[in-house]
Amino acid sequence: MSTTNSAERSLLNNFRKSSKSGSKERKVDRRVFRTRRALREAFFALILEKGYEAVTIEEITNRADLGRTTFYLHYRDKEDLLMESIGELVDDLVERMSHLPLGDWKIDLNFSNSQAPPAITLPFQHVAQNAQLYRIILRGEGNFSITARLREIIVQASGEIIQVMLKKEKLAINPQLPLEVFMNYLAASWLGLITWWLEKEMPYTPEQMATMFQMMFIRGARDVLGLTS
Amino acid sequence: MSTTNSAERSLLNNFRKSSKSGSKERKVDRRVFRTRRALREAFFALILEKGYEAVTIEEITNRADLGRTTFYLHYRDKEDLLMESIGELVDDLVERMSHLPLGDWKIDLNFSNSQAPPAITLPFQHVAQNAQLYRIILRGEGNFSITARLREIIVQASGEIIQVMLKKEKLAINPQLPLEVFMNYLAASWLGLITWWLEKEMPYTPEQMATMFQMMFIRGARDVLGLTS
DNA sequence: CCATTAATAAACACGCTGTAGTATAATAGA
DNA sequence: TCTATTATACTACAGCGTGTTTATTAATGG
Repeated sequence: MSTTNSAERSLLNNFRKSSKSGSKERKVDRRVFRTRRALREAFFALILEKGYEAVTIEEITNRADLGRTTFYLHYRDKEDLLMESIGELVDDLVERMSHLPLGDWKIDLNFSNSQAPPAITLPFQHVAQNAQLYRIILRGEGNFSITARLREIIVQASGEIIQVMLKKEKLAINPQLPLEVFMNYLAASWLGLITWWLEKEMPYTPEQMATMFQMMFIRGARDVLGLTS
Repeated sequence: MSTTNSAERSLLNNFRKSSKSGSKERKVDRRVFRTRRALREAFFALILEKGYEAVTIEEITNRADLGRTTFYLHYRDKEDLLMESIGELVDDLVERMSHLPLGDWKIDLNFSNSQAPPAITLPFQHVAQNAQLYRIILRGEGNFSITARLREIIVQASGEIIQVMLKKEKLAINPQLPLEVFMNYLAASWLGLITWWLEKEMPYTPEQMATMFQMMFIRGARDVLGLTS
C-alpha cells in the first residue's frame, strides 16, 4: 500500500523547477517586498474589477499608493507582473504534485463512485485555494501562452501517469486511439471542467468535483447514463 | 431509421437566429461590400501573423489599401469587426446543426468503434473548413466573451440532446452526478479537444476526430485502456 | 447624366506608455 | 547611532495609437 521507494516518488520530477535554491533569497530589501506585493494585489483587484486589458499602469500604482515610475523599477510591463505571480502559482502546484507518493495516483478502475485519489483531488483544491489567480489564468486574460503552458504541463504529467499505469497493470491502449489524442482529451476535459467550476463560483467542493470528474472520465457516458449492458 | 417527423426535426430550433430574413440584404453599395471584405481579410491575416492585441487599426487599413478614417465609418473598433465575422460563423454552424434529422444524433452506445454520427462529425468538419477563424476564437483572441458564447451554445445543445436521449431510451443519469456538471464536462472536453487539434494543424481528419472523441467520451478511460472487466 | 453616398486626407485632442534626471526617504550594516 | 546604499517620488518629455472633425474627391445607382 504505502510502499514508496525513491524511484516511485520521482514520478513528476521532470516538472520540478530547479528548486527554490536554499532559503527564500538573499536579503530582499523590505521596501522591495512591500512594493512588489502592493503592486500585485492592486493589479489583481483591478483585473477582477475591469478585466486585464482595461487596467493601466497608472491605476495600479495609484491604488498601490506608489509613483508610476516605481512600477518600471520592478517590471517591464503588465505582462511581466502577471507572469511572475502565475509562474509561482503553477510551480507551487507542480511541486506539490511531485511530492505525492505513487499510491496517491492509483485510480480504482472498478468502483469509481468512491472518493478520487489525492492526485486528482489536489489540483481542484489548489484551484479553490487560489481561485482569484486561477480565474485570471483560465479566463485567458493576459497572454494566451500562460494557459498554454499550464495545459502543456498537464498533458505531459498525465502522459507519464498513463504510461506508468499501463506498464504496471499490463494494459494496452486501444490501438485505434493515439496516446497523444487521449492525453489531450484528458487535459482538455480536466481544464475545461475546472474553468466552468471556477466561473460558477465553485458550487461544489473540490472533493466532489474530483469524484465526479473521475466518474465521467473513467467510466464514460455510457455508464454514467445508466446503460450498463 | 430515417423517419423524421416535424417534431423531431426541431431539436435545436432554440438556437436558430431569427433567420436571415429574406435575401441577402436590401441593396448594399458595392463600395461598402468591397471595403468591409477588405478590412476583414486584412484583419484576419494580421491576427494570425502577430496576434489580436498587437494589430493596429492603421495596419489593417494600410494592408486593405484604405484610409484609416474609413475604418470608423464601418466599425466602432477592432472588437466590433471581429464580432461581426465570428457571429456569422457560429450562426452558420448552429444553422446546419439545427437541420440535422434526429437520426443523425443517434449514438451507438455499444459499438462505438464505428463512425460517429453526423451530429458529432459535423462540428469537426465545420472547424476544419473555417480553421483560421476558429483558431482565433478558440485561442481566446479578442474578448473572452466569444469563446464563452460558443461554449454556452454547446452546453445548451448538448443538454437538450441528453434530455431527449434519456427520455427515448428510458434511462436515468447517475443520481450522484448533476446534469449540469455532465453537460459542462461534455462541452469542455469537446471544445478542448478541438482546440488542441486546431493548434496542431489538424493531424487527423474530422471523421477520425469525431470517432475518437466518441470512443473516449462514451466508453471512458476504463474501456479505452483495455480494462474490460 | 446627376444626385447621392462613400472614401480620402489632414489636423486635432486625448490617453497610455516607457524613459531620464534629480531630489528625497528608508534601509542595512557597522 | 551614523553612513553609504538603494528604493521611491516627482516632473518632464517623446512616441504611438485612438477616435473625431472638416472639407474635398471619387464612385455608384437610377
